Amino acid sequence: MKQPTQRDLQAESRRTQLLDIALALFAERGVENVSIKDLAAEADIAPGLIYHYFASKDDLLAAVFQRYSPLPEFEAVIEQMSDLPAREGLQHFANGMAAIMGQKRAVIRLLARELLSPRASSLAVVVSFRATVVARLQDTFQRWIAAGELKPHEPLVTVHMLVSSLLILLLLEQPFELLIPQFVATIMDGIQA
Amino acid sequence: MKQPTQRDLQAESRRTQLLDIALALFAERGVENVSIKDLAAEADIAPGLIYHYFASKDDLLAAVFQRYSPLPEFEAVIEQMSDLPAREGLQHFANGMAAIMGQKRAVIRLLARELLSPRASSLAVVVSFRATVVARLQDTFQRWIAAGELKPHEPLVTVHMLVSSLLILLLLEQPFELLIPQFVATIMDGIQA
Amino acid sequence: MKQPTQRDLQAESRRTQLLDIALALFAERGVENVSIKDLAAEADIAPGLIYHYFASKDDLLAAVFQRYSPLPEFEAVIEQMSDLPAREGLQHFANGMAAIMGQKRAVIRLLARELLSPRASSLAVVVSFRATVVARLQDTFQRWIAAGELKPHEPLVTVHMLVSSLLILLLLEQPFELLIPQFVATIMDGIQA
Amino acid sequence: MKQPTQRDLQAESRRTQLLDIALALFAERGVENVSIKDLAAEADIAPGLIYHYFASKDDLLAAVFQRYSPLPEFEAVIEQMSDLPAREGLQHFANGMAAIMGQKRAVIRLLARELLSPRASSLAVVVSFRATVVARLQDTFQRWIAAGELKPHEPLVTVHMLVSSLLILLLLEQPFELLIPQFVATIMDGIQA
DNA sequence: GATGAATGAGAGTTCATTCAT
DNA sequence: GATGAATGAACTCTCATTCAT
Repeated sequence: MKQPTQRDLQAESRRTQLLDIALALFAERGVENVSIKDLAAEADIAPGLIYHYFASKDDLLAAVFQRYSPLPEFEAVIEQMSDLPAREGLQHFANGMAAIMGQKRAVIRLLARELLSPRASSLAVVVSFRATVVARLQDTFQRWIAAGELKPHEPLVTVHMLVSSLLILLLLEQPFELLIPQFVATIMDGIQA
Repeated sequence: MKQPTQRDLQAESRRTQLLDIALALFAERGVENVSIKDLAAEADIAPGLIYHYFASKDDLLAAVFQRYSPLPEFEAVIEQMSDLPAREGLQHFANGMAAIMGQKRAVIRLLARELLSPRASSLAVVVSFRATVVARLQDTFQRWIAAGELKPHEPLVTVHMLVSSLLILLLLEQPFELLIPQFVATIMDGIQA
Repeated sequence: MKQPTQRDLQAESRRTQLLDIALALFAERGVENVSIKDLAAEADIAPGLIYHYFASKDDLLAAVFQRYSPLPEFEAVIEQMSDLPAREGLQHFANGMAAIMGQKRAVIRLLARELLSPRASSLAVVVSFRATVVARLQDTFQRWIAAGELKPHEPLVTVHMLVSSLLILLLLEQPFELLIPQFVATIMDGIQA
Repeated sequence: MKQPTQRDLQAESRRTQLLDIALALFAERGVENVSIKDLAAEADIAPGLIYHYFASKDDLLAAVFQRYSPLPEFEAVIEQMSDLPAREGLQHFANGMAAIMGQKRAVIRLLARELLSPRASSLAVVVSFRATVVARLQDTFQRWIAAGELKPHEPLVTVHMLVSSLLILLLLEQPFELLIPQFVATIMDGIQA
């Protein structure tokens, strides 16, 4: 186990810089509208150097996802919500989502765009992300149903509604903070008079 | 007022053929992953001919939307739902959506993808589509609320939840028929025990 | 020798229309910036019809030159000038040029442009035009020199200076009427104090 | 202040090579008859590489003008002529022109062709070139007139005659050395007996 | 005489990627 | 680690020309 040399440190910082830039540009303009040259120009390096750090553009994208994945945050929120009563838990979840989306707007937009793009499944990271989040949420709902706090129902439905609603707002670049409590209220109580 | 000649018919059928092919390929692979040459090859014609019928690739895309727009169907469904009581109306709407999405899966996917893409608003058709549908739905909800059938609430919330949920399912190429009644039930009654 | 039928007349008028349009557009934008489609659109006919009247775009250009050639006018002016004393003759020539250039601005610009273009000699009309004009002018000058009205000199020099000056003005779309007397005065008297 | 490396030298030489080839082909065949592929083939490189050195074909053309501009030579000649008496000055100018045109035949043809083309003023270099030369020459003539060496007259006339005559000869690919003294003699003394 | 659908080569340009230096 | 010269295929789009109708 050797010490990181000066070079290692520089390399690491360059890698990070590239990931940052890639995240920003990809999210803003869409992956296919950002060329390797654009990235290099933004980083003030030669285009070729990018291939020293990443095997390909796709690989760079995957690395962006890996590095900035909002998964840990999501998992934390889900963890916390599962100890609360249903309504509060749901509220907590929605608030947590809002907070995460606020901080990690760029990756999430990127992730969502990739998730919906036709070539989707090519990126393993993207796919596994979705699977993980959905699974964890379903668990929690199941527990609430078992505890009699919620009607017996397919939790996938609720989860899907909530997440879809937020996702679309995010993609359309519209503010979601204000709507979140209303989403939660609707899901809990319905709209029937 | 002259009869369409043989030539006119042939031209019309070629135009239609191109629109069909464009719709199919664009929806399947995404607009930017389909080249003019791909389209020409699929239609078994010379690439240049496409420009005889359409001024540009964007123009072709716009023509696809215009020809296959699901807007009339959506408007019809919304029209019908507004005469029903809330729950049935919502059910009708959801079923109508399911039916339309079943028949017009390809355009809708295409439309949705364009709607969410970073260059979005470049295509007027796409933008006006969203605006129209949302406006019509809001009207109907307002009426239900005024009639005391629904709680006073912001109908945009409900509309957004419902439409987003269906849209995401469509984009992920997942079956939505089964989930629709559950979406409706949740929205009407909530999930609280 | 048969009478021209209705059809012959129509054909002739169409041919003339096409030549007119070609002249106007070619002169204004340059031959290579005018497509067959542009011409057809301007004439309100189908592109293919042009090939019924002319074998190719080059052939059309040649026909334009033939039909609108300013050669007869130039020859007339040269004819007239040769009967006058030198100074008056030159003045007459210059004025004649000005007049012709005023009326036939478009063909002359076109002719000049072709004359100077790299593919020049491909068009026989263009080349023979220049040769003819120069030959006729030289003759006249020779006569004046022989008559002792002008110094012995190479008339090609004077002719070239005069014609080049006018030509360049024409090509640069600048007014030449005002300068013509000064060209003549300079050529006759020089500028030495 | 660093040394040019091997790579820098190679790049510079490639740039030069491309400019040379562009100059030669453009002058010979005309800009619009030379494709990027032609240039690449002549240089024995991939077409894309040209865009590594120049942003566009127009940019390449502009760079050709900048690199090979005969403006410094013209300015030098004009500078020198302005210190001489009129006749000698004019002679010097004409000889200088002949010399420059001999050495820089290709650029000048190119420049002249662009100057006369319908799209002309698109290239700033071209326009400013003409303006500069004309202005400098007018100055000099004004001084000669003021000094009583030349008749009072509009120097633009003389300048235009002289330059047009040479330009047309150049464009027609005809030898001009022999005619130059005669141009000068005519302009100074006229041709009247 | 007239149409316009169809061709197919070729235009300028972009871009992910490689590799000698 | 870093450079940027070099590649070559692919892109959208234009155009003179042909020919069945």
